[in-house]
Amino acid sequence: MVPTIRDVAKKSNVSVATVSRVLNGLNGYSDKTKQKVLKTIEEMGYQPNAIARSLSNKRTQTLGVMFPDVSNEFSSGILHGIEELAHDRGYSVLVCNTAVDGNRTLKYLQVLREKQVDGIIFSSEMLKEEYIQVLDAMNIPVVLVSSETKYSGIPYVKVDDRMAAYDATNYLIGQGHRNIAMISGTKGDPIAGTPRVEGYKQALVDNGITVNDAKIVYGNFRFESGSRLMGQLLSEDSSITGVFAACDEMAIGAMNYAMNNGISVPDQLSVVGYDNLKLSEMMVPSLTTIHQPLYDLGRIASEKLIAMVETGGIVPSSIVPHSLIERQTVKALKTY
Amino acid sequence: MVPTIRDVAKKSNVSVATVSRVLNGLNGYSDKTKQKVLKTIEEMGYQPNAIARSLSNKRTQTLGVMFPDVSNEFSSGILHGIEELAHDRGYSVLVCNTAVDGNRTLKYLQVLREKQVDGIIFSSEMLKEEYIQVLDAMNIPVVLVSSETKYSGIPYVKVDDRMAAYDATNYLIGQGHRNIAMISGTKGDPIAGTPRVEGYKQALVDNGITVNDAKIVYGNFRFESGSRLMGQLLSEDSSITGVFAACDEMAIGAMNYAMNNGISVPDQLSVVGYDNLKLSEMMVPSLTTIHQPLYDLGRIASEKLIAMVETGGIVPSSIVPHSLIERQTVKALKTY
DNA sequence: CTGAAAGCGCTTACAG
DNA sequence: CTGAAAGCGCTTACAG
Repeated sequence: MVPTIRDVAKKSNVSVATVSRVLNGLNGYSDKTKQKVLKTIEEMGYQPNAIARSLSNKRTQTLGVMFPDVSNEFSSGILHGIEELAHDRGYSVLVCNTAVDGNRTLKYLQVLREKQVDGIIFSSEMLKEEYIQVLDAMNIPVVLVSSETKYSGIPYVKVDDRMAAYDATNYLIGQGHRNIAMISGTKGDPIAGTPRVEGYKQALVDNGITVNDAKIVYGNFRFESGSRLMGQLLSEDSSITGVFAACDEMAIGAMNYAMNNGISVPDQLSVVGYDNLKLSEMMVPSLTTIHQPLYDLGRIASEKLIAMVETGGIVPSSIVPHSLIERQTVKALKTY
Repeated sequence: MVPTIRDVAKKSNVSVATVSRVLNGLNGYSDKTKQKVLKTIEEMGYQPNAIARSLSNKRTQTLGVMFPDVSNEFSSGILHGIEELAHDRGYSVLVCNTAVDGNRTLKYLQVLREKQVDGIIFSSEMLKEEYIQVLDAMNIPVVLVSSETKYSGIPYVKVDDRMAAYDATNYLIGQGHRNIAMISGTKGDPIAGTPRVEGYKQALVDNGITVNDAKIVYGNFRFESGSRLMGQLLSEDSSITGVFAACDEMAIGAMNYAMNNGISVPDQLSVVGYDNLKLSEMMVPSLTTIHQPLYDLGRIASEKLIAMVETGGIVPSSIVPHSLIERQTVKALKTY
């Protein structure tokens, strides 16, 4: 029914080898043959079968991408970048949503292995020992985005979380704030947790402000936790003038708490977020936040992975620049 | 290096046919053979090669999904549902981001064809004549999500846009509003445009309110357009008390305009959105809106597609229920 | 219950 | 410049 390479070979009066050659732009045929073959391909509406090609090639031109949750803006922004670059380079991407439960990742890894993907990108996920083992057995390149690892041979691309948190806190200090709380994400989270708390602390220290651990509270990166923790913080110390949240969702949760409790943002409370999701500029007042270039992170990760696939070599990690987006949630305090 | 079915056959002292049978849970071997084979599979760490299987099977257990823009919450919510159900059923999903330019869709269709996907889901996209032709040639099942078509043989799953817009407008009327404007999306858009405008008009008519076309303005579904159009509407008639926007982003744009111009929402202006994106509940005040069950839309689309792939038959379209989420942006007007 | 063999649709030495 | 043939790793009649 659907024509194969044999059919076009027959109709062109050449061998399948020759058809294959013109299809792949190799050399070893006259221009005349080429024209003939191209013409019958056109006529028959022939499309090569990538599965067959992959079987003999041992290359599928397919990348696997693992996300804890594809449906959030953070993940989908990265996915967009990954997909775009991959497509430009002739690769397709298989998406995997792992967060539902822990061993789903292992199941996905198996699927990706069976489907013979050329490489894998892990987004926002740490590499557990058990993943590393499977990955080793698969023997294909892996890159991490918005995550990191000490495991040499696995490059990562991310922002400098510590520095970004430092900058956010330092900005608040520069605007005259002294009593600054922090709403952290999950306690101990090695990427978006600990480093951001450290950056916050360091900024205080460098400005001669005493760190008070009671002013650091831990949520789960969700809106609800930001709101709840803001309440907790304020009930313990109503003189807090600024808060740095480890992600926009929590920052907006904090704003919600304040605004719903008659506390004006930024007049009575300044807030700085982290991520620069679209919603941060849709809020009223719009949220001052740390920008993470999601799309670029995705593109870079994709580029690194493809480079590894095609060269067989290793590629260095990248720290991508962040920036602070000044909007309307921070008030400059006069210091007398 | 990596073991193949031949290797396990040899080591188990059986034929590859037998190994294949136990692998696929067919019958035709003793329990003893089965145990032996399973054991050596375990020992060798054998994993079947899905590419090879696909080549002889003519089934890839892979679905292609086309989105105009994967990075927005709308698309990624649907993707989440699609992916989740597909995975449960043993299918993988290849994502395609088409919106960059028009003929990207055609290019993707070709990739999906070469990669021999078992079926395709189009999200939020109309089927152009040229797509239909290619799709016909591919001869695989297709389903539409958040879109529709008259083309029999292609089921769709969506909300009743006309009805949902009707409900939104009717709600505003029920709260005592009479002077209600509408911020529509792209003029003439056959899904999210025209039907929603019609629903809006019908609700007015059914309540004895004269439709005034000057009160219907057309944007592009983006935040900025919502804000700009709200300004335009209000400059022409400052007595508008309510506005229905065809998507949350525009609704929030409208809120932004109002709040930034000293117009209180909902005290001076009520607004109803459409979609129920996460940000609608993060706004202050939180947005009253029409809920579209994105995740479910995705799951249902996925389910339909897999059913078609596996039965070879056709499946009916579905209209999924929407609902109105009452939050804080609509004020009940006293009518004297 | 089991195996030999053809076939899926390509690519790629190898030989000429 | 060109072709015959082996091979990629499976599945599936067919025969026993």
